[in-house]
Amino acid sequence: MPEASEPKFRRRKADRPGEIVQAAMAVFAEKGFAAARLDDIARRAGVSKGALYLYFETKEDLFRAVVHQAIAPNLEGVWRMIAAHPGPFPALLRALATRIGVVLTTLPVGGVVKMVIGEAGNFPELARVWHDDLVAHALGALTQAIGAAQARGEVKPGDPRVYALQVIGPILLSVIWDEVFAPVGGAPFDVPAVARQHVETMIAGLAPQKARP
Amino acid sequence: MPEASEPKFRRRKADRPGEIVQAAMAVFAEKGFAAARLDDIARRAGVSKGALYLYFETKEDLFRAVVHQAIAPNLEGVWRMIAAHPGPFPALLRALATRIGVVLTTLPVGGVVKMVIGEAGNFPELARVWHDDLVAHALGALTQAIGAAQARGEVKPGDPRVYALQVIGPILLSVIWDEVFAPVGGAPFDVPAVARQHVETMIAGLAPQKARP
Amino acid sequence: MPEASEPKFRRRKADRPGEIVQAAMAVFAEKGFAAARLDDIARRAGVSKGALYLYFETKEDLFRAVVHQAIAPNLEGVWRMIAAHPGPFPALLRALATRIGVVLTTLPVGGVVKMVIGEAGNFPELARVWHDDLVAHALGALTQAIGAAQARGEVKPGDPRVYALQVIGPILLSVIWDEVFAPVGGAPFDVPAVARQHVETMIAGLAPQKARP
Amino acid sequence: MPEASEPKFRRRKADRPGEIVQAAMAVFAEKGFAAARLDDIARRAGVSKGALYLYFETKEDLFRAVVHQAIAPNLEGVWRMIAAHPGPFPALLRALATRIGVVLTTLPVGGVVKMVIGEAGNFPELARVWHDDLVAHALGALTQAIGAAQARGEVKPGDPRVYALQVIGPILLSVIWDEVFAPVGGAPFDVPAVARQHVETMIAGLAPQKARP
DNA sequence: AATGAATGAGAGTTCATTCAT
DNA sequence: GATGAATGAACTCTCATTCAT
Repeated sequence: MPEASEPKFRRRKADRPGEIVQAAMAVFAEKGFAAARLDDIARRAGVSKGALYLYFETKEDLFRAVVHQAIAPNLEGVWRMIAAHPGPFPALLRALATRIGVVLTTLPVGGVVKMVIGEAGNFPELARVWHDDLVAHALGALTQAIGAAQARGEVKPGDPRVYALQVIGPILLSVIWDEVFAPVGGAPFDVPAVARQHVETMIAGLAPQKARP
Repeated sequence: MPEASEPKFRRRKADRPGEIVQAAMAVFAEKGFAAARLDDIARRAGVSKGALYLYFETKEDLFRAVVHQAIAPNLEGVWRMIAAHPGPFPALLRALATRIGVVLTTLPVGGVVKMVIGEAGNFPELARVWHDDLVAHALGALTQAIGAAQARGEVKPGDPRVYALQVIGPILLSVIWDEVFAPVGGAPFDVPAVARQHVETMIAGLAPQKARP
Repeated sequence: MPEASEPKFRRRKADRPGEIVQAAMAVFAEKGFAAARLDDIARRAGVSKGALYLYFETKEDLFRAVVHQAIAPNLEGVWRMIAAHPGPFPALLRALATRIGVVLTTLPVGGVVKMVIGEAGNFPELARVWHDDLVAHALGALTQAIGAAQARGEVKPGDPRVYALQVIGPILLSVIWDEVFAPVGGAPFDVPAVARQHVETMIAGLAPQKARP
Repeated sequence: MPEASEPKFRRRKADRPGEIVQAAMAVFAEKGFAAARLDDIARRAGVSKGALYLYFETKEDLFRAVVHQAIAPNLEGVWRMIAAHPGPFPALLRALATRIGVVLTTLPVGGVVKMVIGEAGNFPELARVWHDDLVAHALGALTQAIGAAQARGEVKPGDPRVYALQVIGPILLSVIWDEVFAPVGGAPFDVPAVARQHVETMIAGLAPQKARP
């Protein structure tokens, strides 16, 4: 599409790599790494298969780019919020529940989780990226927040890292459930509702023991 | 194995199909369905590739056999225990935590979970088997137990199916974590410890509100 | 089945090889050489696959045996009849038409023809057997009979070998048609009726020209 | 082809699918459907095995293309000529004999016939294509022409469809003979000569009975 | 003599990657 | 830069043949 009237120094296509990464995320999320076909990604990005190799050396390289460019930024917001949250512990958890609802509309979280879990074994390199760049940070931030709340006496004793896992687990599981079983007839979960109910349960469960006369 | 000259054919009276299913479970758990190569399964089972087809029609058929013969029996025990448990709710949860520790030593649960999640989208047929034959039953049993406890006033109001998910989520997530991130340097979780702490948290969190003067 | 009471010097099974050859003919006729599976032949013969190798070295060897033992004897009768026929030419052709009807009930002629034609290119060795041992003889006998009839003034001039081919062609083609196209909805031919009509046509067509004033 | 260094990829502007179909026809004609290896077809077409799948979905699809693109057009001419022929019946048959001679130089008829006959049983789908798209038409056209000739009193009574078969049978058989037995030492037939002699025989044999005083 | 479980070479098919254009 | 036709290695599955029993 040679647009004659355009000045020469302007790019014809603003962000080819970015478009490819978006398309790739969608396909990886849907099929997983191994089953994703570069043909599909190229078609969805509106480029030729060969064009992919102008920007990415291999399929794995493209996958890495998806993780770094399309997923990481969206998730970083979450744990930065956690780290920055000033207020009392229950408020943090409730804010977290809300925030997660937002992320769910931005990202195909289910697909992403599926692809992380499903392909971790076959591509340890990728699992490392996930862990080091994203997940460890997120869990660490929440762990620290819980530790701080314990120090303030807002949360009862116990391993804070495990508590962090307890907070996240059911929400993540409901996302996975919807992704895996809803398409084959499983009754789906309303993820935000799960998040809300779970957060309240955790707030109650983590409250320090009242002195019981 | 003091044999003179490595016989080309070894015929063991032992349960060939069973051995193949075990080998297949291991490889599927490690690689996922798509990435698992029949060659690997055969080698691990100590037979030739062709021999697999004496017992299983296709790769998918073999996968089904793994689910039905190697996995289902181990899990059925869990939800049968749940359904049969007579006692008060906290005791049930604590028993569940214990039981799960047992299953974890019997089955490569992490790998199994990985393969369910990772391949569900590409093989809906298999996801259906998982849901209908195993997971729905387990979740249903726990949901019912929680509902009953609510009726007895032992558990506070709320969606019992979501509560069931909340009980399971963190435990499952810790298993997944160990599977996915431990091999690449992530600090592992002690799954039974997670189960114990989480169960206590849930017992506290689900307890009916005390009358507050 | 060790029949204890039988005298030792009697064979338990009278004619294993013969039974195998019969089964093989049926399967080869149905599927052709390449598509015929030894498994099917063994099953139909009521023996194990391994047993085939006690009597025949290879699949090709078994095929050869089918040609020699099951097919050749049945066809020899035909051309021996031709050679021996004393009477006038029309009577010979009419007798031939009748005889062919008999062979059709004895042998899966369609299947046999199919397998000769279909596999000749891939197994020249077998084509040679067919030609040398069977077909050349049959065509030769008919050619000679026609030549003799020409000498007696009963048949008009022309290449007698071609005349022989003309006699056989339509009958064979009707057999082939029924084999190939009847199963997929083609209107079948009544082979004996074809033979009768064709023989009459040939008798008329081969009659010497009447003196035309 | 004086090329410097054998380029790995050759891109010819020429009609790749057409070349592949031609190569496939040759190999199918020589080996039959089942025994034809895609490797051979690819090699003969000068492409890689994978390239076949750029144009044809499966081996069977490729076979269909051979029938429709390479064979059908050549044969359609024949029966269209039959249907269009205006003149008296003997002239039609003589024209037919001539036309067949032409087709024989265009198409590997023998190989084609071999592959139809040999594989019909195993691939009914293909037999159906043959029957519906080609053979039934041809036989039908000839049948109709003969029926019309009977109505005009040029051909004696009798089943016209069988007469049509009688016309074709020997010619086809001579082709088959040359294909099957000539390579192993059988004396070949001169197909056009067979056609000429047979046509004359049929003209005489089908002539209405003269009033015999 | 007879079995049938087991083998292993080779088939059709798929797809990440390459390269002439 | 961009294309997409072409490659070739790897996969699942088949089956004639073998051999411990």
